[in-house]
Amino acid sequence: MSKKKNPEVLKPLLSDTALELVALRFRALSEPMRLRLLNLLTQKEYTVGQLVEASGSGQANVSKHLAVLRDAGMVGMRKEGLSTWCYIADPMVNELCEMMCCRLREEMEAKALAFDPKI
Amino acid sequence: MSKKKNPEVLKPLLSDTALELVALRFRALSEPMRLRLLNLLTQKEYTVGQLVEASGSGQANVSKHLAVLRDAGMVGMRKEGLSTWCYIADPMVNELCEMMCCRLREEMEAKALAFDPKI
DNA sequence: TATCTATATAGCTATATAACGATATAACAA
DNA sequence: TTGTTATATCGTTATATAGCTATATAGATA
Repeated sequence: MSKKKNPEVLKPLLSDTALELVALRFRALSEPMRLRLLNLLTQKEYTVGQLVEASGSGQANVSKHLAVLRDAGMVGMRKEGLSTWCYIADPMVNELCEMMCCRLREEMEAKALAFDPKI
Repeated sequence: MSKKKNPEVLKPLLSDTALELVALRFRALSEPMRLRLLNLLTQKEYTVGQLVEASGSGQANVSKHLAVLRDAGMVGMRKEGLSTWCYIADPMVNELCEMMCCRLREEMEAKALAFDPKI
């Protein structure tokens, strides 16, 4: 129970495998085009074709990015006739992006204040 | 006020600039070696040299990865004599990684259950 | 001064991948 | 069957970057 006996009780570290899996997930969120697709999908379900139009990117590109997001478990797809409807499969994705956006907004506002002569 | 009048009130989308900044932040978290350094820094402060030893990577590599994390506002550095002490500058980083790890653990356990004949 | 030590940076190679065009597949219609 | 539409995949090119070695810089010490 003595803290003096063992002053360095360190938190256990993640394994190499865990680090790689986590990195892979964050990697899926590290491209503006994929974030744009996720951002669109927070509004409503879209077909792949609608995402192509809304994102302004090429069809092949959107398809490939959607495959990355699907493989990362972030986007789900459901076929309906010729079309494939896409949707956010993991609400954590929205949370992560919200957190990041809030933090960036805070930082930007703090930096803006540094240029404000009145404060 | 009528919902019938405008059935499609969609959430506003993020700007291109915002998407790029968010992507850049997630990109900083998308490499196993950088996650390893962050993971170590959740234990305690480390000097760059200690991180080189603890991470098992080369000195130049660790230095470069630390620069990426510093530029992303995730790691802070403080010089003390010849050494540079590194620390987590933004606790949100820990939250993000915790969330991702929890989610991955859930998914892995769910998949493991699928192979369990007893349930 | 000269020299050691801790860290950063430059230059290089190999690999990953974003974006594009062309083609393939799959579901529906005629 | 043939044709059309929606999506996926292939092949290519260009760019980014992880990791390495060698070198540079900056602070401490003699």
